[in-house]
Amino acid sequence: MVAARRSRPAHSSLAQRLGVAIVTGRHPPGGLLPGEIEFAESFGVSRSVIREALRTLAAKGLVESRPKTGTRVRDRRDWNLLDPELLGWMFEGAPSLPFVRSLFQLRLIVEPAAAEIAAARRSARQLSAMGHALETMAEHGLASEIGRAADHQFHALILEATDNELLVSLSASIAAAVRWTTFFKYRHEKQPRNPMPEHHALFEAIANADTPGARDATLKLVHQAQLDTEAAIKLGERRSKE
Amino acid sequence: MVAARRSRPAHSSLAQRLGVAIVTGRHPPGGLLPGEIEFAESFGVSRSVIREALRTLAAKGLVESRPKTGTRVRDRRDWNLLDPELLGWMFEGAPSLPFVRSLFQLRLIVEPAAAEIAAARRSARQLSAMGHALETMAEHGLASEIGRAADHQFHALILEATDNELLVSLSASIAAAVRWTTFFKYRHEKQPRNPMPEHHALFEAIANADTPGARDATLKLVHQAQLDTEAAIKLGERRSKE
DNA sequence: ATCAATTATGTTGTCAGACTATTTGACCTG
DNA sequence: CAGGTCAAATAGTCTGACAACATAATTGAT
Repeated sequence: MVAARRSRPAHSSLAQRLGVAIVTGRHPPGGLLPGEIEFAESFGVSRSVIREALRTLAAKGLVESRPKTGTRVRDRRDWNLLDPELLGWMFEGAPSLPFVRSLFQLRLIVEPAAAEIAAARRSARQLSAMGHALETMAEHGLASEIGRAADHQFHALILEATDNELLVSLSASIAAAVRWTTFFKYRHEKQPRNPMPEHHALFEAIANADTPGARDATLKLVHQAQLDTEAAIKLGERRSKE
Repeated sequence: MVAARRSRPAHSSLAQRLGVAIVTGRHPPGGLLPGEIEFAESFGVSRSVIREALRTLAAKGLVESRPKTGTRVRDRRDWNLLDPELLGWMFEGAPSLPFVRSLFQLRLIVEPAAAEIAAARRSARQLSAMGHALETMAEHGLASEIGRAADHQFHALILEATDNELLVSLSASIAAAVRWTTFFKYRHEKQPRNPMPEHHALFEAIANADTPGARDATLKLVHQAQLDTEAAIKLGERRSKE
């Protein structure tokens, strides 16, 4: 028996397995999945479980089912790439460098603009919460779970201060991916650069309602994260070739 | 009567009904949904149908099911607002002005930046396709279905030219909402301003690889769309009060 | 009396099998 | 050759039962 995951419903873990299998390239787009009965038997589950898993995938744009035809993997451009779960599945495999570049390009577009808005609109309470998160982050460092949580908290607070729920939602999607890149960075490389100076600069700019400063600080911050992450990825690829 | 779609599966239309009911505020966040058996009977369907519909909603972050507790509507910040279907459901009701503002703020952040990238990277083939779409758009106008399709095509081509699949996915999500705002504009107002001059300016900038020009043209274009849309919304609200 | 362990209880989760509806493709028929 | 008809395959739906789980109530020990 395979160490039974901490009691996640079968349809949920199956959805994840199938989702990962699809985004990593097995079951290529346009391809047909096995029929439900056969598929269910191959996983040792009932048809209902398979069907509910497929509903989950269909909701994310990964597959499409029709009578007589079967269930087909949809074209990649129909996928809901900004779905947090889906984004997480992408990083279960080894994400391609182009994809990581796309991700950071999006961050470089969205986050500086968001910081600019946040600098103009943040409330006093939000500001103090940011300060607190920053202290926690400085104290524990990004190598610890607590430090990373504080980092996310800090960035989440900035997005929240924009008072734009679509920006918040977008950031939540990206956060899942960023979490992975951070983990990846610290896994393949000894201590990277200290990120605190940039964070403090960003915080200062937001505190002073300095919108160009906030944009600039975020730009630098994300750009540095990109450099570190890409270096780590290339290092990882080189190692895995041996 | 809206000409009953050609027999969508019951679980699919139910998911839409429930999704709309949730995003429009019935079934408030934190609230508990009826039990599956009771719920199924109230809709005259079997439990499997309800369950599959709920899996669809759960995949979009709208609800969360646990044994004994029941199925609960998740907090609004957990919703996957960038999901195209979900965005469509938001516009089934009357979207609030703040939400529309959030949408345009996001557009004002993403689309100018995307146009800038597209101006630098577009291929000759993509450029000619844009030109063709623009001609079709000019010929038919935004009041016709063909014209609107050409408009979307034009903007989709720009996003595609960025060669960033996350940007493309984001645009696909936004497009559903934009489609509604366009429809709304032309429903409540006689012919608004002619949007072609801005479109041509944008096209010219992309053709000349003029990145600042492309950014600027897009900025103006989206901004004008925002003004027109908000005017139409306010007009609609005033009318509905009578 | 307080807290921990234990036992109820209600809800989602899973299973099995049968039947229906829809779509596609082949096969007739004109 | 065109058109309609028929057959087959698959997802879609239904039913009813039982299992697993999380919460609440209850009991027991200290």
